[in-house]
Amino acid sequence: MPELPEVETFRQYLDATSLHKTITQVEVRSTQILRAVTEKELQEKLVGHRLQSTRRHGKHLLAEIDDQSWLTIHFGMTGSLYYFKNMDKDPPHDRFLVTFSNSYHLAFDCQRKLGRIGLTQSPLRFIEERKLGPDALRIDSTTLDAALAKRRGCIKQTLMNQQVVAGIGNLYSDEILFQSKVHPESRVQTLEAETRKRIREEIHDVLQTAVACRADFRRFPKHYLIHQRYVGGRCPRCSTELERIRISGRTAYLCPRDQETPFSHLGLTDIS
DNA sequence: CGTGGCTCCTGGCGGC
DNA sequence: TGCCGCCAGGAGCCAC
Repeated sequence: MPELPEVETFRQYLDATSLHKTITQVEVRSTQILRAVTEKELQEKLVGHRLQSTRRHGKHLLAEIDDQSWLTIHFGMTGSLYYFKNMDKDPPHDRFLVTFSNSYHLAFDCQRKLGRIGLTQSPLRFIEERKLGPDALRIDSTTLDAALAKRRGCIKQTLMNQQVVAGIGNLYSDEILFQSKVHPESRVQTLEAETRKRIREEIHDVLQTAVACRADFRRFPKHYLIHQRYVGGRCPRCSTELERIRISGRTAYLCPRDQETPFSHLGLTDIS
């Protein structure tokens, strides 16, 4: 699940619960979720120290440790954070558990173990090492245009490429393209300047709206695709039955009437 | 270098 | 009811 809005919500949650408290214990319950770090290294860095601030870049959450280094959290498809006092509230797939001096715990729950916990010296260094593009909420149209100019392939995949722009996954790419009225298989090279501008604006609007809703789909505007994103769902604008297609292994939902490709009337979807 | 396919994981669900 | 294959909102790696 976690794309930019979810991760931003986790960041705010971590801010509200876990800053400025001395860490007394660190437990790795599944070593598969460690990225280039050992349990011992995490314990040495964290125990006796405090988290003092947070940052987010794309789908990555970074927490500053009061010794000049940073804890990095990536949520994979099923990662989540829980702050609680009694261990009977420990979530079912707790992979990484931090205990504070007030005897509360912060758990990284991750059913599918695709999330990752690591350490880095600075956010900038982390972003450079991972070759992440600009954060999707902060990217400007000039930068996005320049990034798109270098790309071939279809727009949905490009928006989901974290090196082009960081933070957009499968769900929000569908929503952004639906709101932009652009077919997900549209070739990036064929998009006109005005269309690219519209996409840039929808990236910002959709993600900003989702953050404001704390990524709770039930609170999203009625005209959002998310509410109808299932087999048999209908377009919130024109009631046409939504189409479900696969784009390089990922499921995409779209309105075949609102999101036509420029050449779809000829039966062509690939003109590159 | 860019792109598409495979793979890592676990668990829920529909079909037989 | 039980079993099996498929699918899920991510992304690293590898072959072309």
